[in-house]
Amino acid sequence: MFSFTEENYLKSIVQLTVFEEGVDEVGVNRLAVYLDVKPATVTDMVKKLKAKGLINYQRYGKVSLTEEGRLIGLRVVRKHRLWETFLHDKLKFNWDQIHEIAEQLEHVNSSELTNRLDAFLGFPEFDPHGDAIPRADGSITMPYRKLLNEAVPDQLYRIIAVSDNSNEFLRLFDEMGLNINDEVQMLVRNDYDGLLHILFNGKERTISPKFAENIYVVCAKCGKAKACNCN
Amino acid sequence: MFSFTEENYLKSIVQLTVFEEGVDEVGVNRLAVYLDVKPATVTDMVKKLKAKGLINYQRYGKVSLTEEGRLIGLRVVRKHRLWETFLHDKLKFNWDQIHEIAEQLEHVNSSELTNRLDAFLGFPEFDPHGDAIPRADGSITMPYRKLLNEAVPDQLYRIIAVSDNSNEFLRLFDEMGLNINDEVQMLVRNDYDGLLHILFNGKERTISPKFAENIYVVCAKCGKAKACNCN
DNA sequence: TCGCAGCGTTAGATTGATCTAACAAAAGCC
DNA sequence: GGCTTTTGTTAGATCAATCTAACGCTGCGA
Repeated sequence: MFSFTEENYLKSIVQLTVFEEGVDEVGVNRLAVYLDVKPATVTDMVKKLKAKGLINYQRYGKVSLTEEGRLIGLRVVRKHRLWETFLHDKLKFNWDQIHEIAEQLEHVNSSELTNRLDAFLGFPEFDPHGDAIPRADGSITMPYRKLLNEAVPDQLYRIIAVSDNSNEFLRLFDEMGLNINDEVQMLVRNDYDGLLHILFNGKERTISPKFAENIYVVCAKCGKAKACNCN
Repeated sequence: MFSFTEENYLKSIVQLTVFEEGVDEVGVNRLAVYLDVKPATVTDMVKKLKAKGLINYQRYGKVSLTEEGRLIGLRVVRKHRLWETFLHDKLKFNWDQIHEIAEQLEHVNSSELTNRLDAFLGFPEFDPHGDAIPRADGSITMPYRKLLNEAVPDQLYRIIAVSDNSNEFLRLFDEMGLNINDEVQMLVRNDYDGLLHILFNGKERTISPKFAENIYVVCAKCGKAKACNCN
């Protein structure tokens, strides 16, 4: 149906719009960096995808998904996250090993397979990194969340996801003793260098803003990310 | 490491030598038919694989595997058969649906994944079609077997494998009520057109030689394929 | 033993995905 | 508003895998 490469472009656009940035269009350079290819390559590919009716685009403009492109991209993300869940839950891989393998598995083409895998895993809603798994019809439950970096002092949060899937980040996360669903409290933010002092599992730790901005949290009491009236 | 395509060539050579024909070399045309490409394409690829030290070959000669090529090809077959087992045993696919999906899964590159999958499945020795699954070190248990087509009258056989993975064959096999491990007896072979009359599960059926030559059997009593002294 | 059918090769073209280098447009800044 | 930086495009090349068409070997059978 669609090539390995085309699928990767659509998946990346989904990731950069629907998921990461909360906007609905993305520039050619941003895409090139994300896909680790040169901008010239993206320009070519983007013309091809437009010709196929999968994206909206015009010379020197930004790229956004058409309805069809969005569905295909979401389907790849769905497969990726289901396979990650399989690798983690069934094959007992550490969560810092699963991303690269899922990059390959996500391109296996068989909706029957995807749906049976989904059932085999018990229709999970979130993958091991806490990210929402799109459903077969392309719908997603986007949890209302904020970055730990944006936490306000004294409020109690619950970690629900991480946004960096690199081995380095995930290993550091593990080594600190953190886990998805842990409760964490931000004590003080250092205005000079942005370091955060946090409290979790009775331990007090100092973390960098770079680390904190890859951790998603919700209010531990009401589950909402917005400043709430819980405390 | 090796491209999708290179892996497919090596896998096919393994299949046509180690498994199907019991010889150790294969011609360019035979390979071209098997891979569904033109002979000219095979000639090119074969030069490339020779340059990489994966096969033995010279102009106008036949192709055979080097030790390294054999290992890589067997690794692909191993992955294919493990995935088929997964699809059948865990995801409950019918055995006529699994081949095409496994064709895609077999190219996922991660020995860690392959070995964990192997363990998850309980280290199976045979896939759902009854074919031996090569082990991680490249060793294989080749069962001593013969084709149902070559069965002698009155002896009792046990079906251990099939050699045609096409949907048409497998569906017919199912519809007749046959199963791997069923016991079957050849009653009469019609000398004129080769039709076979067989008996299994108390049913008597007439089958074509084309059908019978895709079914592997062993002696039901001693497990050996050779004419034995059991009866 | 010789000719021809079948097997295998070569040359040249195509397609998809990528690159580099040079250029063009848009955005940002004073 | 004009200069500079950032962003994006174009042209032309490369590489892998494939094709077609034409040609070169080889071995079997008469």
